[in-house]
Amino acid sequence: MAVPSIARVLLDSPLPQLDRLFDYRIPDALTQDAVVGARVIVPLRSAGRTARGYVVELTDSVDYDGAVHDLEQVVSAVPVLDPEVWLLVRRAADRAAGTASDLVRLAVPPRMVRVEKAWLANEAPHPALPAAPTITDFDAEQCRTLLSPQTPRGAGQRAYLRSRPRPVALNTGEWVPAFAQTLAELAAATLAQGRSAIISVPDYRDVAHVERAAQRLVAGEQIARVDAGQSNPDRYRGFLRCLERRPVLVLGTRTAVTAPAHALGLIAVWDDGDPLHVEQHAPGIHTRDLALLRQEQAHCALVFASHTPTADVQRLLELEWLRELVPVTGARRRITPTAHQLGSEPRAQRARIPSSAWQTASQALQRGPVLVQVARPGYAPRLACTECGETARCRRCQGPLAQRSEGATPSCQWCGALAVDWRCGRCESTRWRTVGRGTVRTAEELGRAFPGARVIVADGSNPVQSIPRGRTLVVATRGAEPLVAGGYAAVLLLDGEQMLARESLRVVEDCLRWWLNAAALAAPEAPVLLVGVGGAVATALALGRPEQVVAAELSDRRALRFPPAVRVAVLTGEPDAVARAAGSVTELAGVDVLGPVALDEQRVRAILRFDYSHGAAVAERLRAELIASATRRPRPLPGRATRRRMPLLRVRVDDSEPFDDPLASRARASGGLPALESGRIDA
DNA sequence: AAGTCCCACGTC
DNA sequence: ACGTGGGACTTC
Repeated sequence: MAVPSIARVLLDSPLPQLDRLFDYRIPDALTQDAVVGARVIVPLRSAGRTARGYVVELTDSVDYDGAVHDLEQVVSAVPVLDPEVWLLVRRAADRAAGTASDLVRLAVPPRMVRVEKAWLANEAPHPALPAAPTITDFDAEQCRTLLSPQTPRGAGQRAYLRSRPRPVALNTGEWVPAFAQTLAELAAATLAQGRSAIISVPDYRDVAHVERAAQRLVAGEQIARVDAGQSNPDRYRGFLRCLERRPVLVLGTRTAVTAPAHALGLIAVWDDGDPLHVEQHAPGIHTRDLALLRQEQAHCALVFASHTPTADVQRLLELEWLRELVPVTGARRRITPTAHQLGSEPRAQRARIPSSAWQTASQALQRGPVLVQVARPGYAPRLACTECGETARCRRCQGPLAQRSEGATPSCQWCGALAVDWRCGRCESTRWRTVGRGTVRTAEELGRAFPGARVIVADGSNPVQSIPRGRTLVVATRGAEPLVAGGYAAVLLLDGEQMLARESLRVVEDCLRWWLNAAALAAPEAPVLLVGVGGAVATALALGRPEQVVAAELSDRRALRFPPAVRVAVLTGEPDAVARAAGSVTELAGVDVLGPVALDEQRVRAILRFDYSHGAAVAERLRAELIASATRRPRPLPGRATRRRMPLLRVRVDDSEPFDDPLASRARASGGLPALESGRIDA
């Protein structure tokens, strides 16, 4: 094949029935530019209509009976859809019964013409590769095995890395969490071998930490940042930098794992339990799964790092798909469970902090700042009827009411309406009381209890970057705790009971993450107290062995056939379509169906559970059903006004939302939750 | 998605 | 016999 005459093109369309390759003849004028990966415009179906797409393959033979049309235009000869990335998105889409173009849209940023022209014109200097750094906290031999291209496929190439739970000082004098230093060192060691590294973290604060640590090891020009906070031109610039045929450190949030890094040597994912690692757009793929798929095809090193494994990682450890790497020293941090005060100490009662914790806090304040973690932001996060104890709800939308400040009129957390003449929905009483304390109220109380100490509130709506020296108490919601140089002198974890009471499949994992991530901000010998939590969880934390809890969780989920012991697919939509789709897979062994149950007047939901070994077969059948339901004309509704076209069938693979709090998921479905509740800070 | 084809049903 | 309006079907 001297000059390939046919381009096989992936169309940029979300329609499942168009999710395959289309053949187009390459006109002579376009042979130069029509390279694999190029953006193209092609005619589709009838004269004049065109679609955008990407050249995925060049060939000479046509695998199609009908008339083959010509490529209309090559938008740009820059090969933006890298073959390795194409393979990754194709496999990921197949696994999730999704459309490849949905994933391509996330992996390939929109074209910015000026940025692209500047990039094509610019001959960037090639800085020397970095020297291989020593990996500070881990065994040198294990790290060498992990990163060596000579390591036999699989063995020792994939690791779960337990991060040291403490902040560390860089030689620049800046402080970062230990994980940031470790991942930056592993990445620099990979670049030193002439290979690229990808580091994917949940949010921009983590990006900033890793970047700080990486900048002292790797030339800035060798770092490409990829995160949602970037402008489109910046994003495209970073993306084009990845396309260059020389090693790069890709650092970013979840999309980093699909970057077209040249000669990939390492993929590292920090804190895979953080919900921000789940893609918001269809088909809702988890960074962890993309990383696992990509590792398999690139045969590179793979690292999941956190303070304790998720159930998913625990499963991979038990399968010996991952090998555990533990820091040489200081791997464990003990968390001291502290019972609620039963006695009659009025101040402690009011502030829900036992006297031993008060003492710990006041002593620690002499040495440095103290961190107090609470469950909720604001003043009074929940109100209840004084008579019957029922949670106070909005008369309009049934959302929970909260009080913003002392003496304020309660307002709805969902729709924001002021509840001026509230009346209990159950007993008609008009008297309510506050339940629980948010950051603001906790801060007020602590300010009174520790005169002379400065009290700072850090939560989703009030992010805090740095805190002043001196006697400082930081009251923060989980995930919003600021890092402090040298670490906190003490950490108090409040509201643990309340956090554990949330009805969600992953409560225990989430709580461990919240507590351990906060504990990791403490100075090495500083006390960390967990108030009001007992039982096996508290015992394991006291021993510094949270992974025991995770192992128990996983074995429970095996017994119950819950994820990640099995995989799930959530089918929602029109009853016939859901029934048909469910029926198409139930004949497979090892597949069972929960439901369907009614969601509203028009839609039902069914949950399919299946073993990992049946994943491919289930996804294939579900995809066939999606195509069938998309091709079928939507039934004309008898009612007039409802002109809303909703898909007959929606499939979400590995989505555990239906196992979570029914109230929260109902609110999410109706778009009722305020913006405050999205994002990392679990408000 | 959005044309095109096709058949059913309506009218003269 | 001729028009037209809504489905079904297809996309290289």
